[in-house]
Amino acid sequence: MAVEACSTPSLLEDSDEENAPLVFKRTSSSSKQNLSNSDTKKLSSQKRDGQSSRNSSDVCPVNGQSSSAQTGRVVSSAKTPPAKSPLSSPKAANISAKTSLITSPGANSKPSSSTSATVKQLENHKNSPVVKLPKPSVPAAKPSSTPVDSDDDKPLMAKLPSGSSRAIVNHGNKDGDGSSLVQKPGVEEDEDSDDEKPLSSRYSSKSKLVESISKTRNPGEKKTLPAKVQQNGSALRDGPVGKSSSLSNKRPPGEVKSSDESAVKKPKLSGPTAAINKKQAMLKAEPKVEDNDDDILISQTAKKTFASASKPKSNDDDDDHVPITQRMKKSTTSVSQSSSVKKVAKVVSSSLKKTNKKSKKIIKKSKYSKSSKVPPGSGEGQKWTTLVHNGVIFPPPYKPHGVKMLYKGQPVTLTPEQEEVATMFAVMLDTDYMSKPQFKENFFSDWKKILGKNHTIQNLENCDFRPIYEWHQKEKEKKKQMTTEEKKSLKEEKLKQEEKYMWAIVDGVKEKVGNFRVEPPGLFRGRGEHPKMGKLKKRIRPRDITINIGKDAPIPECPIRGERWKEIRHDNTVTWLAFWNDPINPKEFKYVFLAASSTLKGQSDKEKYEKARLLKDYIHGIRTAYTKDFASKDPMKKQIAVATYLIDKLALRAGNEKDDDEADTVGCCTLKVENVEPVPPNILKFDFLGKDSIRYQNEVEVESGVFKAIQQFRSGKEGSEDLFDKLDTSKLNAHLKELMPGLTAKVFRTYNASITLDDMLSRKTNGGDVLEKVVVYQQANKEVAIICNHQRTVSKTHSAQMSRLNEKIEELKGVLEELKTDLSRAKKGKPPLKNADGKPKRNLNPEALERKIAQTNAKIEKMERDKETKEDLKTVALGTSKINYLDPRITVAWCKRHEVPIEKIFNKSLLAKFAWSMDVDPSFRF
DNA sequence: GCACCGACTTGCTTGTACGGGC
DNA sequence: GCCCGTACAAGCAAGTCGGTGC
Repeated sequence: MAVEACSTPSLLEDSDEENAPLVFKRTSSSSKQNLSNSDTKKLSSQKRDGQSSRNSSDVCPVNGQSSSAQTGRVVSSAKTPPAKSPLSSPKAANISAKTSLITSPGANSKPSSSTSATVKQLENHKNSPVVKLPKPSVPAAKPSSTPVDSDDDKPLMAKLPSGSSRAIVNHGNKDGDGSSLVQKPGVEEDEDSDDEKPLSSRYSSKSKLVESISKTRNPGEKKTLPAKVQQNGSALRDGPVGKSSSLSNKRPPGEVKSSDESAVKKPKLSGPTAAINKKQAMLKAEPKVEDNDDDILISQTAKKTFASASKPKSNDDDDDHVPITQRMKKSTTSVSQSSSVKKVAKVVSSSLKKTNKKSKKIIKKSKYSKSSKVPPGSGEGQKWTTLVHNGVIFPPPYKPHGVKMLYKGQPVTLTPEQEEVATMFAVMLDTDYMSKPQFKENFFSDWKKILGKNHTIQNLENCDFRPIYEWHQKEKEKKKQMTTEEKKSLKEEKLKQEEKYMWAIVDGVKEKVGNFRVEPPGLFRGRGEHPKMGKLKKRIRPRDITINIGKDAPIPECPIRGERWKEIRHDNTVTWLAFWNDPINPKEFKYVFLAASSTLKGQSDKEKYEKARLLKDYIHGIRTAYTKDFASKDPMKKQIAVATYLIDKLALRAGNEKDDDEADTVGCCTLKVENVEPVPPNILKFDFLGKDSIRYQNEVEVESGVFKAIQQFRSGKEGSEDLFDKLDTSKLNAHLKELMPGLTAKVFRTYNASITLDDMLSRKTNGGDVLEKVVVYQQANKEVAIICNHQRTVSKTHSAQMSRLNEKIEELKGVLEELKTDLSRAKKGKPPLKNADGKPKRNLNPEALERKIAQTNAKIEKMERDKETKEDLKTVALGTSKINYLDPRITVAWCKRHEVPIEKIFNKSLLAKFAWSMDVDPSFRF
């Protein structure tokens, strides 16, 4: 049923609900109501308008809700907990989704632009290069949930056989000393053979990390790990702040404006329709039928369009692409697997039941619940119908401490404003930024503006900030020394203050807000050699902030007396609740969004993974197409082909152009000649700074066509010139969209990460207890992290930890020697020698001593393994891929199949973020 | 076709809570 | 109870990419 009304303006008093964000999620049943992503796509064209008409009549009108609607009660829905029984739900979801579609009011009432655009897109699609591909990428109606390992379903990187050339030899090395070892190529393969190899094997054989991990079971082999390197020689520039935003021409603060009137946000004529067109196009181009919970109805048009371009591929064909051994394995395991699936689902669901129970309990208490309205974002670019929130919370005003810094050895009195900025600098005395001249220069330049022209302080060199630094250290220590009770009460107090800002009510559903705290003033900590590092991030005030809220929702009270918001908007085509201009780069914005666990974010996440999954059906054709174009006479085509190859194979980012006032980093399209060195016969050495100035260092054997092309792209150019001079991200993405609707460069990263996880989990999970299975998962996770070059800095205590481990191992080895001596004496009937203190030891019999020796040996082995793992992982960040690239349904389904409690893999935050994936069928494969 | 804007996702670092070992 | 290590969450910087206007 529809939500009768939206929540009260003074929302969110239920303190007992605060710590249980999960219960507010749209869960199994509501996600069914929301439709699985593919359902959503499938239904999009029919649904959208029907939904909007429903919105306008039955529920709260779009942008026109009555006040009563917003102040009324939120009706409980049949929302079920996230971790609902997995076996029954998916089908039910489809049924309910389809049913709701059928019953929802009708046909597209606004066909003209969107339909024609769709048709156009499909026509384009028809004419796209894919059509001409000799090889099909689209299996005829292959059920994706079937665990059949078609090779095209695997990441290209993983396709290289052990010892073949496609190795990632080395990743970023933060220490800069990572010696690159080239994996010796095996026999060079043609592109087809490449396509037909198990993808993940490429990495597993190459990745040192994975090698080393597997070595934990084969001690003795050597491995190293990638590390980050701090480098970069970008010009130090403090470029002019960008053009003032058009926002500067906005109406005065506090003025209320509807989205239509917004001066900044132009009426999004193209937005909504484009969104629909995109979805419709995707829908129509959907080349396959799936039989899992994410069933997709195939548009016959699209099938024809795409299939005509592709050689029909039967299921047998798929199997032909699978090594015989794997096929045999498949057939022998399928029976046991299917029987185990039921059992597993039961077990896992019981592990999930805990969460369910809790959720249900809270749901019962909650007055907020899921509505049965159409999902947000399913309207014409519309993301929500009603939105209520309390705005943002500001950091407390600065409290002067009065500690005097020294200038030329003399104490200096500063005004509170001057002192505040001095303190920002002083507290950073023990950071690496102090060794960066750019940081200090920028800081001083901004501080000087506050000090004034004629201030005593004229240069930074004569400043001594240590008194303030020491004061700060003492404050930190005091805080540390507080009793648990004191800490607890402070925390509670803070929570009390922040409580009302923590939640928003979106379409009647209580959702967590992500970053409701306004960023405090400070010094900009740009990464790498950022030209603006050290600049002052001024304090943000209400007059800087634009609030976005439902038309009939009460406008949040400005928390600072006497001030008012810059602007109030009612734009339901966006998801942000507030924004302000970035003080460092005023043409950019800082947004306040809902939390990752919110329905809106979850839905968008799901769409992302569905798009990546769709790529699986196109990847063969795309690879065939770009391989063909390595030799194209059209330079642009050739560059696109090579760039796509690198993005696909090395999971490189697209690489947008950057301004001079940003750190000098690159991605694929912005690679410079000096970043790629060809080493005959066909090795490419990559060395560049990528996102966040993380170094990407790698040596890869590439196909000869790529190698020759790169040589050609480099010829006659300086090191600092663009490798791909005919290319930028928009051209590349425009081309990719011709190959698959909605395809962009970043989809390859998601695809390759997820397919690698799926493939590795399926290949490497061979029984064992839960702990062993978790290790398999972590290995797969690590492999993906390496593919994506996710790094972290070595912890400050790493070497101390390693030394400690070494000491313990040595100690245990000493114990072992003693035990051996005792054993030998015991066997001769002699008593043990005295211990180190000269005291006599217990006289044990030989059997007991042998047991002790075995135990000690096991301890030593475990510590050695821990040591190796710690060393291996010191620069690898595992979290990023889990949060952003790995389709959670792979994980959830694997957990269900293998009786692994999901909590072993996902922490509380991830469980909340991925609530939408919890009812996936155990047979789900990416 | 390009520069710019706007909205979002991705990704590393940091601070802190928590739990185990001594 | 303290110390240490780990895991987690928060914070915010830095990407991607679609859209718009000229």
